[in-house]
Amino acid sequence: MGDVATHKENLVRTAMRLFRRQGYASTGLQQIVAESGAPKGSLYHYFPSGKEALGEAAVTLAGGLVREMLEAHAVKHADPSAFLRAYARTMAGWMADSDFRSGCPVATTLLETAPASPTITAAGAQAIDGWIEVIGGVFERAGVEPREARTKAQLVVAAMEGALLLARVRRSTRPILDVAKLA
Amino acid sequence: MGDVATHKENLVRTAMRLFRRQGYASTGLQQIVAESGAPKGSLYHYFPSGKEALGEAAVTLAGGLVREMLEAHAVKHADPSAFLRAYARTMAGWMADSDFRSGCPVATTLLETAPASPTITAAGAQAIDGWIEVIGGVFERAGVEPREARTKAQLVVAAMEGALLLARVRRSTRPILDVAKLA
DNA sequence: TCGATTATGACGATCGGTCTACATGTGGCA
DNA sequence: TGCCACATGTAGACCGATCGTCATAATCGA
Repeated sequence: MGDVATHKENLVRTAMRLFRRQGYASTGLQQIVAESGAPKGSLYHYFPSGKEALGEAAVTLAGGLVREMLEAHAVKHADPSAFLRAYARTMAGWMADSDFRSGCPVATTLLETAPASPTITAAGAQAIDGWIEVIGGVFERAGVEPREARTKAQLVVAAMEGALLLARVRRSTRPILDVAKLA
Repeated sequence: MGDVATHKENLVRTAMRLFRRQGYASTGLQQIVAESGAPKGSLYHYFPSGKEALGEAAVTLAGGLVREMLEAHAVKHADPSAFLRAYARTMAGWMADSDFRSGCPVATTLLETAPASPTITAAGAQAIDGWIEVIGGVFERAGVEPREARTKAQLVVAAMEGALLLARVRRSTRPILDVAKLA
């Protein structure tokens, strides 16, 4: 038998990477299986509901990675302005590293599946809520009222998602870095 | 012979509508042809380069429609804050009318094709630049310095695009309406 | 050793975008 | 006017890829 954890994990990681670059619908299961190195037939063993389950897992994984990044910046920067700058710099770095070809894996997949796929939509909503929670926490600790902190955090997330699109189209990190001016 | 203008136009309008709801890759040419009422074989007559040309035309059409809407609001509202509220209300109305299933047709298509398809990417960049020009103009006429006006306008566009995604996931117009707070 | 569970490669029905071969209508020439 | 060459418009068939299922093989527990 193959190594379950490795095969399953490779499948999800590869799916996340490809969805991010090519989109959800444009990425074939065949390509995911091939690039992950997992055996072809095993995909439906680990993910009985097929592509949708894979998409859900990829969104959840990506959401967690972004959240961890946000939390790391949050403990380092108490000042919202400094926090946003660090956040923006990180995202800009990811974008430049991919040569402006890979956006946010959560947004890319969600735009294509929400609300048609309830499970992916739910996974995406949970991921985004997590980000808003972390960002809102930074604002709150800086003295912003809880309700307004949450609204501002939501605005930051929206602006960042949009900025990632603009950055890809323009091949420039400028839109991403400008999000930091929201503080 | 069929009515060229009508068939070609119907093709593009239908493509725009379907790309917006289902995404670019998920929408088949067959469905576009069927729902547009145009004859099946005529698609490659009007669009020799196939789906990509159709996507480019759809993006350009959608970009123009949004720009017209923005210009209509711009002549009515000199105050940036009032302008943004009107803009946000219109977008929120579109989103609610579609039962939270259709986002921005430009963003949806662009996220899936940029920068893989140069022609669609270019069409999208031009559309977005047009919006920024109009929004920036409102800020400028309110006394904001040209450079900063453009940056702010870009931020508004990014925030709106992101808000459209959040609205779909949450089934709520709140994220869209909150964009007006950027003034 | 044997049964049960896990894992897998091959297969098939369907649909994808694209192209080629054929109607249809139009204008020039005798 | 009668006929033909041409551009325009159209339908169907093409090949490849799609996702999902199946019968079979490998491994584990008793």
